[in-house]
Amino acid sequence: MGTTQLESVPEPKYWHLKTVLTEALDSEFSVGEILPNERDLAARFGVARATLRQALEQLELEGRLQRRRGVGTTVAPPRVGVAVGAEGHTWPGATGDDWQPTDCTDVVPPAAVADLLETEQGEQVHTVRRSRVSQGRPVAAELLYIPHSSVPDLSAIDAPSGAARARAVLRELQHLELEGRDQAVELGSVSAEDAKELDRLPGAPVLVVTTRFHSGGRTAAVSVATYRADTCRLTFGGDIEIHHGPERRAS
Amino acid sequence: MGTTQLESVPEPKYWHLKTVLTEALDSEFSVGEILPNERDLAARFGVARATLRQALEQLELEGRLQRRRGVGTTVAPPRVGVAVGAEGHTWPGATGDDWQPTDCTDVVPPAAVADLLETEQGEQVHTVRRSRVSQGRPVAAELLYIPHSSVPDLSAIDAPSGAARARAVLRELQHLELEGRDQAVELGSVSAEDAKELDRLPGAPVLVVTTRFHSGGRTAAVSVATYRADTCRLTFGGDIEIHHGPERRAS
DNA sequence: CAGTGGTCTAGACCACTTT
DNA sequence: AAGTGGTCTAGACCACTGC
Repeated sequence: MGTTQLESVPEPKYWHLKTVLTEALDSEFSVGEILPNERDLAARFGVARATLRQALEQLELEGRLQRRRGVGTTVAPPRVGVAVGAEGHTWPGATGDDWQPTDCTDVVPPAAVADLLETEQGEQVHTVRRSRVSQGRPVAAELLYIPHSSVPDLSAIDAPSGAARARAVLRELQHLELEGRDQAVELGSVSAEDAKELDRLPGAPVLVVTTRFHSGGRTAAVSVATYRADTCRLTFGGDIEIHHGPERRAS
Repeated sequence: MGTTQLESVPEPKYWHLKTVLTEALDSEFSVGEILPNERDLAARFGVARATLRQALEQLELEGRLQRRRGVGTTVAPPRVGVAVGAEGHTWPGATGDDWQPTDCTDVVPPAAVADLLETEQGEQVHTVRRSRVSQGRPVAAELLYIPHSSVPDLSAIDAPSGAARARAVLRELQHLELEGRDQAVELGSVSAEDAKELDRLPGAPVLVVTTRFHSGGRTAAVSVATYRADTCRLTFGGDIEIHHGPERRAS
């Protein structure tokens, strides 16, 4: 029994590394600054590169770092607050929202969406693609599902697809009376498609916001919006300003 | 130019693996079923274990798998919807919420929280720890910050700490008039403390919900709640039921 | 072209749960 | 004790960005 148990539960190296790096970021680095490359950092801390990367990955997940292939690792700015639940009760495409429609096609929705829309299996619906830009950066990509029955007066002379048709569909939507809205937020990983639009590699973590729009006692539209989890903080019902890091507090 | 460019952008092995596994989960496995162990799976797909793990990690992130050390990898049930913004305008601790207070102490809050509370630097506030259980599983851990000025009539005869004092502080809170609430959601990784409570390893992804409670023109309390990102879908303003996987749709 | 982060390998050992 | 997932290593090559 002579042995002294200094650490009954030794913490993993990458966890300790993360702590050290966090403190260094708080005290010795400023936003936008470039860190030493991974091979140098690993050597400096005496660990394998894979171990260092495990720590960097977590810090990127927490929005503290930004890594870009071929460029390097930089200190990320504080997350942007993005209003998600506070725009009042308006349809997507109402004047003043900061979404930009890019395309419109007809597809058979995935089963999960068809359930929400209560459409028949195999029934086609309109899909409108939109992208959202905040402070000059792309923050979200959205896919809107709108049953044909929600926009019955869509003019035949409108373009069959593309941004022009997207605007036409959204314009028709405004004629309905919006009765309410449900929202849900969950974690996901970005699809190959959305990855390009969001300037991230496929698989990067995103916050998926599913919104159901109610009108006339049924679901008139469903929106699936994916927000960059590294750079965004979703705000509901107001604007909360949060900073992390002790140095940022006004004296 | 006789060469045929079949794949100008070859997709990573782990990404392809993830696709294959997703399809297998949808068609050949049912909830709770145990997958073969990682070494066997890696051998079966002809990849290194680390590569297989990269695919499993993503699937766990998306809530499709659950991995437990010493046990194995199982197919996860669909995420549970957890109401976050729909309980109406009530204080934490109001009768009927499914949070359970566990402890109460006085601390100097972190700078980010002190900013929200508009307390002086170094000023102590009450902290109430609570945990939330949904369908028999721990889903969230919360730390409530309540300035002394928000509960001025806290009786001196109440316990100085512990669950009893937590209940006393929350009871006093109900006397204030709640004027509004702000919320924000962002991605984080679970602290060592919360990890135990949520039955996850430190660093696991969580959804951090920061709520600010307004009363008398100021911020009367701040809640920082961390929800398990793998098992939770946060709902705002209603109940959306979402399923993934084609086989789950009712015929 | 050099330098960066991203992917992948084949091993080793550790912490944990179950038998 | 056996079997699982978690951590770690030392190396290799690839994809991308800039000069």
